[in-house]
Amino acid sequence: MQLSAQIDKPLNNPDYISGLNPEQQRAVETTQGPVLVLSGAGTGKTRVLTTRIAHILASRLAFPNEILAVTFTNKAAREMAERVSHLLGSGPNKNLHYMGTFHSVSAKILRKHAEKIGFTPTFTILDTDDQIRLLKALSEELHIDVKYHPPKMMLGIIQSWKDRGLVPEKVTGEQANKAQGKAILLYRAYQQRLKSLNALDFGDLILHNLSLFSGFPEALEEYAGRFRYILVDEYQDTNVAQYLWLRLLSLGHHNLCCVGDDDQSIYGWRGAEVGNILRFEQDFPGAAVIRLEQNYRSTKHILGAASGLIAKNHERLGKTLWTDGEDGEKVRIKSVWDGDEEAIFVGEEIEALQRAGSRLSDMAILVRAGFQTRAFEERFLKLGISYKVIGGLRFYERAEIRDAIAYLRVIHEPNDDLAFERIINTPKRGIGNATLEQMHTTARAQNISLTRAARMILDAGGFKGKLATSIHALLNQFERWRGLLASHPISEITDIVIDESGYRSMWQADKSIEAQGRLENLKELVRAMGEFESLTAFLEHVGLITDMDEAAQGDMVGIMTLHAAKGLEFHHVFLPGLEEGLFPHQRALDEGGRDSLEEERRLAYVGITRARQTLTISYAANRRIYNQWQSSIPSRFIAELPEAHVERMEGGAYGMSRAPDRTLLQQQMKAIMAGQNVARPGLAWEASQKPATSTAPATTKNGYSKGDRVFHIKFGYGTVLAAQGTHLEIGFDKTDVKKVLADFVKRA
DNA sequence: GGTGATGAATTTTTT
DNA sequence: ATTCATCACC
Repeated sequence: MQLSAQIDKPLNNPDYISGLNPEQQRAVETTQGPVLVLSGAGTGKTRVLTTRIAHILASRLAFPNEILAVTFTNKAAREMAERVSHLLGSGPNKNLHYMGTFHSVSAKILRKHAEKIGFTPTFTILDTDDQIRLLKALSEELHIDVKYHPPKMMLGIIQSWKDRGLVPEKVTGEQANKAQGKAILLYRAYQQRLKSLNALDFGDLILHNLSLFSGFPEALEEYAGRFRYILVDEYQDTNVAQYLWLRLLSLGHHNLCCVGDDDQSIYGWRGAEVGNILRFEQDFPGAAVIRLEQNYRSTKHILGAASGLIAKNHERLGKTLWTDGEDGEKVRIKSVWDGDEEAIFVGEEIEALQRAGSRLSDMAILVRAGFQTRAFEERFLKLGISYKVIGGLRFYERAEIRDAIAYLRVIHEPNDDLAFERIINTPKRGIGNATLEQMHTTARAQNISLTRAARMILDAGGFKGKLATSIHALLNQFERWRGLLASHPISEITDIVIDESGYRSMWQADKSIEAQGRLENLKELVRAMGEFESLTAFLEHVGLITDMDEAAQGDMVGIMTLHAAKGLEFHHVFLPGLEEGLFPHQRALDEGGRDSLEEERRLAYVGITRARQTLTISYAANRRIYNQWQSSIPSRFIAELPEAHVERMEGGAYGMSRAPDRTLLQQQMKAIMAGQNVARPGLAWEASQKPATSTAPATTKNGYSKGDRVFHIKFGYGTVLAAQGTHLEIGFDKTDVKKVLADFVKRA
């Protein structure tokens, strides 16, 4: 077949293998049996995976379509495909049919066998929004009070079951009592409804694969027999269902190679099971375990800081990263007054780096939570620094795009009630709740879709006057559009639909500021659809796309969450917001106990190890949350960084030591004004803080003692009541007793 | 059935 | 602060 055409390299010691270090070579050449590659940050994990695939192909151990290679993001899958092709010196290999994300590969398998599990191959994949709306509707039907049991929370419970491979029948015991037994009721109804909608959610993709394999052994045999080699990226992020799936598929040839790093497991909240990687040797007897510990990315100081931090975690497989590289600069730590000043500081640093010859695309700002990006965006707009927020609001999540897609979904799958309901009265057609309810009643009674119910009522004369005309027109339009599918490209059809449905005019008539942008987005959608051959292909793409995939184009600073940054690297990394309550996040502190604190620490580790040359950490004394000022103390993670690898920057909380007096004055005024608005100066974070310990970071000047009079920008004048290292307890004249850092007060 | 006003909740991370 | 949902009234 195509195999021979791909081999243009000598088989003995091909040059793509000789460039690897000994461990990497072993990971590539140990092709038979289970293999776990523990691959620390920056140790060439992707290189190993791609070379291994190339090696398998070049050695004629398997045909491309006999290799299953799964990742978590489309981007990782794409990169893998590109690098394999490059290694083999061939063009894009179209025969690696089973290289993709867990979701896309399992969707592909399900499309082929949909009928076996009660679906048709045109099934739609729901997004979170659809799921919530569906659960809300079901809650009402089942008389479950959404005030007590918010659909969002119920979805969380259901998803956690799916992540563990539990179909409704398997939810028993304690689990079945979750949310007073309401969750399991809802789960059953939800799965049933999904089937009648011919729809699946994310979790179902794997879950139904499991049902398929257990109910139809011949289906399992087909794939387990086909996949001679299975490769898994980011194994530490797999959940139980995915683990079971891999286990089944590897039954045939037992050649399962998982690459991962327990220290980078940051998706526990999504059902990822670190246990999968910790237990690999027991799960797959005779497994070879290979450690990749030579780091090719970061300087010694950065690596030292990262290693020191992660060493505080328990339950690790344990790796010792090392590098031949330069010492580099120490990790810099800066304290600032508030989020705005942090943005000013980072902006200046970026401009300085730029002057020194660095490109913006070599820099990144990694934040813990999405809201932190705003301050940077505002500042960068002012300074004219081009930036790109990665993974922010996604294109396909915008209302106008979802509406347009809903039209397409109804055309594609008339049973898609969720899509139908979304657009039946958008634009306004005079079809309100009462009419919709009427359709629902009929649909439920006859066990048919809303579209068919609407047609049925219409034919029976159940709608009157204007209402009848408008429903009749809409249903006929759908028929017409459906008829165009065979003859017209989908981008053209979309254009027609947006036009004829009146959806475009709706926004044209809207004179609000964002309407123009929405029209632009619709145009963009039509343009983007040009790339897809069929509506099915496009809808599948939309269902499984993630915008992590779009990398920054051109010379821009990337601003992104730490989760979005995994797998990336930058010369210069900024890690702002290292404060207790934000990072580690309060929720993790409150809810998850030690495990989730350790996950936060791993997240910090991921952040630090993204940096190649410089890393700059900052923390603010005050931050505005829900429009309320909260004072905060530095993250415990800062104290956990080995002193030998860090350097504290000049100018503490008052910062801007170079700034003219006027600026300082303005800052103080701004802060005081803000302080006046504080109704109940927030203690939410402070209340949960542990008393200061000896691990408190060193600071520039302290040496305050009891009885000293001090001035604090926000809280005004006060008296020191107690001093523990750098942490002061101050009785403020205007408010009450607070704990603050010595950095943040001046002698009065 | 549509519209505007009032009140509540929101911000951790995403395939 | 902003967005979302619900409710009363047109």
